[in-house]
Amino acid sequence: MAERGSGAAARLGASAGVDQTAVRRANLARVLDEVRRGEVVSRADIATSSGLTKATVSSLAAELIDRGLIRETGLRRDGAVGRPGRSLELDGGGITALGLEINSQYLAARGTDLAGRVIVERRLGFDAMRADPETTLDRLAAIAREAVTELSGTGSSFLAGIAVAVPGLVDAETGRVRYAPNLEWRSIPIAEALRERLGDDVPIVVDNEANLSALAELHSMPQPPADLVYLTGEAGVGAGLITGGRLLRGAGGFTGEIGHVPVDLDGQVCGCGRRGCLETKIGLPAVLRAAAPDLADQDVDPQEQAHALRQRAEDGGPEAMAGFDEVGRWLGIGVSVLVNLLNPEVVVLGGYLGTVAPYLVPAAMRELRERSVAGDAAVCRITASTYGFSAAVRGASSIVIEEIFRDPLRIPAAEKAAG
Amino acid sequence: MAERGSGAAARLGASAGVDQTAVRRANLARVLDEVRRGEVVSRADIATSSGLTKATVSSLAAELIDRGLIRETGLRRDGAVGRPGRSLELDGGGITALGLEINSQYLAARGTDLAGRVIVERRLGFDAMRADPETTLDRLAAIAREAVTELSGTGSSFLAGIAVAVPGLVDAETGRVRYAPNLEWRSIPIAEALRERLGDDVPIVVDNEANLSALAELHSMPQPPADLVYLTGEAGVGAGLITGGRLLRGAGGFTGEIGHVPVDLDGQVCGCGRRGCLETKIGLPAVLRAAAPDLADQDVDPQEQAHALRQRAEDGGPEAMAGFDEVGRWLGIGVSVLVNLLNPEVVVLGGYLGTVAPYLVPAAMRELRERSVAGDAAVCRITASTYGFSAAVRGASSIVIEEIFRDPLRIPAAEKAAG
DNA sequence: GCTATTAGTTTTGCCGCCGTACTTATTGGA
DNA sequence: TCCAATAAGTACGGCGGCAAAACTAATAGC
Repeated sequence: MAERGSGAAARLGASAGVDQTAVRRANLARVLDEVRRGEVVSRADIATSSGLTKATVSSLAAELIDRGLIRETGLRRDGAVGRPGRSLELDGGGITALGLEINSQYLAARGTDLAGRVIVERRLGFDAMRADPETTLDRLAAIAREAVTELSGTGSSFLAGIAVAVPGLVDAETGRVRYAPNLEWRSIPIAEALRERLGDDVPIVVDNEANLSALAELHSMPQPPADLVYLTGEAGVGAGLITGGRLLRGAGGFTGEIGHVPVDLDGQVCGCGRRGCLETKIGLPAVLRAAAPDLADQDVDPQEQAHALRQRAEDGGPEAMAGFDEVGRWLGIGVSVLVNLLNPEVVVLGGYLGTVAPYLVPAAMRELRERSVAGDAAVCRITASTYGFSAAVRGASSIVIEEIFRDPLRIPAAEKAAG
Repeated sequence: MAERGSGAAARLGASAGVDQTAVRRANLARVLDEVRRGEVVSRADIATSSGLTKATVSSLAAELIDRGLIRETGLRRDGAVGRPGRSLELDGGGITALGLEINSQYLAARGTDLAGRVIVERRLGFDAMRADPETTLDRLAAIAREAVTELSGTGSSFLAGIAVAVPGLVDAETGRVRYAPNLEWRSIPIAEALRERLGDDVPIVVDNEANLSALAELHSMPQPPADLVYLTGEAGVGAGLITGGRLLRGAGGFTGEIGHVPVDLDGQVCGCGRRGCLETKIGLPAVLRAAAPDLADQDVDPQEQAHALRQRAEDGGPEAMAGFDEVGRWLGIGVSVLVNLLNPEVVVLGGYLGTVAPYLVPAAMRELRERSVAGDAAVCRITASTYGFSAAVRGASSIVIEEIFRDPLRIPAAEKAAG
């Protein structure tokens, strides 16, 4: 038995009775999803695996083809008797999505088509802390415009949306950044600002960098788990939480703030003014102090610091190894909090934590195994990010694509040729 | 834009294409929900508030009446011009649900009808730790049988399901208790055992006590929030987490285990063997030691201890007040972890924490406000449980009822009179 | 008793899935 | 070469279910 009632829908108050277009929508999504995840699929395959009839699948496939989402490739000749199936695959070359990222060190853009093929990729070093928000947004809009041009370059294409990743607390409903410590931004209406600069014919959404990275990592897996935690570490430490297959957003969108969970009340003073926050134990500055003191205090790109740190680990100096072991233990303590509360299937380490993951995970796993209340049943694996520092932009572009997979009707049908 | 794709459904693999009965189901649920939450509602009211047409609502209402879920009461005479509406209200006198609870100190049962009217209520002191699981389940089954008889006593009624609350880690999929520390149970297949004893014509589900309490508290609110945390304190400390309107279950169902989050690594040794778990700070034994040392170490019902403790607080002795202040601070630290990670709208204190809530909340709120990373925007209210120690059984019976509200088609339609 | 107003039902139409029958394309054996 | 056998995909009728509009029903106010 499940929980809640018609819940969220009902609380939205008025409007929105369900009609059969909802059925169509769900089944279109179902077929599209089936095409995406199978390498070679025929209508008949989809019919058996989805429980829909062949006739219905035919009609759904025809509509998806009409909207440019899938296409027929050749016949499937596998030597079996009977009429060979006509295999379907993702089309979507004309359907594009743009992801943007604002980071304290750089601005980035990534444009893909429906199948995830990268069409544009830009990354521009930019010190957002020295520039004011207006200037930063001007630069970002300029990059976005270039990217949009390139996306539409190869013929008539449909830009489905733009998503922006920001390192801070974001109100995803309104697309406003409430507070971004590394940028020193407070209450900046990003979505609105970009709509002013780019026009409002394309939907623009804004979300937290950790949330989007979590989605990117989720979709990088062959069998995406329903419960995943993405833990990112740079200057600060944050988490993107996916539970029950969806992002956990909470009442105001302020979730995953694990950096300031107190783990050692007598520990060092944190930037937030309190003592012993997890960040003071596993944040990049802390690790540099512990494992490579000579690299600390340099005002360089965290990504470069992470690589230097990894180099140090590979060299295997005793100081570095002891430092990593210590940090790994604290990481395990932090992860154990997440595991005991959320019971994820996997914890993905991003940012610098991902870069040096091999040197942290053993100690972390030891600590985690010891601290898991539910015992081995709840102990999950801890893996390094597959996308590293590009996870956030990837998440941004993929969230746009995923929305199409959730509701294929967003893509307009091809116009009927007259006469 | 939303996250994930067709996600969960797709991962379930085969079967389940969506057809129009899904639409019917959703709209029946919508209408039923509307009737439940409005005091007086006519079909026309529902049509305007739901966006469905009057004709559709009429048809839906007729079906709900046919299934005995709602009924027409008189006309609505409010002096307005026009034909008066025929008001609808919940019927469901013939539809019943049974909640059971296994606690280390007692066994309980609670049977209600669809509208939540209590028909049976039993509570039997029982020391489950001294009895073995078989005996306990025999006793529980006996109570359940009595309750079922009483439920069906008043004419032909339909028992929609049985739910069991257990203080421990539960695999809700299979209805098996994996580990219940206070009962010293390991891997007991509760659902199966009850099906053997009661027959398997009624669906039986098993869930964690904190989860069910969280649902009970959620439904006790006039405007149920989408994100709520229920924090229970007796011997141990646990949480039931509701996010996005649904229970957060995690990969294996082991969520909300906040009792052993380390908050003071140099603190006292906990029952789990580690130091400074939250439980050692705000568990009932700890509080008794801090605020009323003379009450500690007594092997009595926690509920009585809680009341004695509250009495102590009302008397206002300085020792007690200082103790409560200290515990309140640690409670605030624990809650801050939940708030920074999950950003709930409200935290409900259950168990003894609810009993003495007024004496803990001020200090806890102070600590929380100071530790909320997102500032005041994320600070939530902390309230005392409305149901106290009966929340779990209530949750158990209500989860059965809620499932009907989610899918009214579970209730069979009235048989057509022949000829 | 007539009109305006609001509630609820009936009718018709359309959408979308299902079941069945049919067409198409292939293998393999006579 | 031709004819099963087999499987893929399509065409068509049927039915469930919602929408829109027309219609009937019940009330207040004049």
